[in-house]
Amino acid sequence: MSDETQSTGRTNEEAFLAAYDPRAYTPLAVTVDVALFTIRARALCVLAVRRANPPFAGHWCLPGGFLRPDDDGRFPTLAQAAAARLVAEAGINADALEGSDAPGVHLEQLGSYGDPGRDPRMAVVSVAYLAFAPNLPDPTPGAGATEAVWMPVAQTSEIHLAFDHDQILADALARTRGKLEYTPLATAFLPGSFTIGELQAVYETVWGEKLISSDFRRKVRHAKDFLFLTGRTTDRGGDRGGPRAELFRAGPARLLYPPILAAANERLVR
Amino acid sequence: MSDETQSTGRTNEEAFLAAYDPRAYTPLAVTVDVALFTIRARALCVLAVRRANPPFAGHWCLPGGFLRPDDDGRFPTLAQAAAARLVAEAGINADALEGSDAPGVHLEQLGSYGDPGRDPRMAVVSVAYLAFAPNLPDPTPGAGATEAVWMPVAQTSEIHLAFDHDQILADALARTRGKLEYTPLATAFLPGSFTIGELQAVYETVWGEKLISSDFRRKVRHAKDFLFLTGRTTDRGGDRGGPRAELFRAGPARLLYPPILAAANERLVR
DNA sequence: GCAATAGTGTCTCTTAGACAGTATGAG
DNA sequence: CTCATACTGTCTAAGAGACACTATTGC
Repeated sequence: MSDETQSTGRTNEEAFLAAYDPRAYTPLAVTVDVALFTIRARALCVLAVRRANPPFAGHWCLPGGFLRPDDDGRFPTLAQAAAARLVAEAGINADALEGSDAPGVHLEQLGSYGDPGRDPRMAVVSVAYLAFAPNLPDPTPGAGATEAVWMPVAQTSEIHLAFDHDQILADALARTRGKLEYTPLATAFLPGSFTIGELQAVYETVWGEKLISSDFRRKVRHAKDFLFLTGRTTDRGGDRGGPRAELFRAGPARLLYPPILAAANERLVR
Repeated sequence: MSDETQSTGRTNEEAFLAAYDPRAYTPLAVTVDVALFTIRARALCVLAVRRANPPFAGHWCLPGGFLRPDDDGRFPTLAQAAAARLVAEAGINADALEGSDAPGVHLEQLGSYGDPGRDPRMAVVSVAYLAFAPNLPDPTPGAGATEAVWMPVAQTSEIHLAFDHDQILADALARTRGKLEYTPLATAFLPGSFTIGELQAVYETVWGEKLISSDFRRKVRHAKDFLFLTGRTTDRGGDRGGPRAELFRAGPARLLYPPILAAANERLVR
């Protein structure tokens, strides 16, 4: 910000700010888009909405919207703008977003996309967020959307998303797959308490790879502060029998050590 | 982008775009800031510039500038805007930025910062980049800056940078420390060929931690596609004697396996 | 009873950490 | 000659992959 300062050169800060006219420069917009993943019927799904309006009317894209001030003229933070998309379209109650430790929704910034021409209207920089949530109800389209669905990611390769949202989705997927290795974020796909079998299903679904259950069990139980025993078990065995499984909850770890590595031959590129 | 579409509701895309007026909305600016690290005199340094103009005139900050169109009205990509800062203020020639494999400069996006009030002029979203370069000449202040220096990061804790650049710098440092573990980016701090001792010095400088040289050597040599032997050695031993060291160059690996882990008791939080 | 799931144990191979030891060569 | 540095080797403990085995329970 040293160079290119849009400055009149005055030395008095207050006088400078009073005289500053932001409208003198070429307009540029910022949007916030969200790739929200959940697991439904053992398939990794992403929240997709169908656009009601041009550009790309009728096309699918990730939920998002322009960053702009509320009625009082105040802008939200980027994370608040992303969270607002989740509340509006995924039926997530705002409470779950607050306590980052609660078994609610995980939300993190993915990156920004600003290639010229990515939006036909004008120069638009999009700040993309990545979110994980436990199984959620059917989504409701917000304003500007005609439809909202949980779209299996296996299916997204056949559908071209509007803008550069294919790229954002690909980056979000790569980040998600990588983060399961060395962070406890897999638990963000599960409710507050869960079994090791359910946790394994998350890893298998996201990685698209079968894991050996005894080894998986040993790894997650050895990872420091990853899983805490609740002392309770499930009420009944699985659909086709089996013992009742112990219930765990996520521990305070923010980084897994040792990590839960995917098979070396499919090493994930981040 | 489904919701909040700044749309007139027309169904014809061309008519919509022709009628679209971007100036009808509250102005918002985007800046691109860069945290460029290098190693000088065995100290990790970051490029800092002193602001010539308000706001924060006279304060240190990271190099950066507004994202805006060139004379032809075309916006650069975000990465191009970041690269332009490096060319202008760090004396990096543009060639080194092109070939990402060349022993030039590493440039990656760090994240975006958009808290309201972070810039007193108006709403500003900053897209921050992280860059590493081998030892560089003394920097030259670009337009809008009165001074440009390589500032040892140990010293930055005493200096408050303008805007929220303290936060950006802290995030950049954390990312850098973490990435040395599982990517070959340490080589970006070194010229095209280097010794294992020099590579170890990079790790020790960035992590602020002494490493056992025999173990370090084994780890980096076992990491697949990390280091290739050039077949040459240094011209002479160290300042105080010793054999001539083998020279290596960076291999094609983009992810290190196995990773070069820092001591477990200082496990790095990403 | 069958079959699927939960959970334990064990064997082998590889790697990490710690550090001893040898060779080189600038001052 | 001295001593920091380059490089090799060795010992031990721990973890990973593979898989055998027991226990539980819904249908």
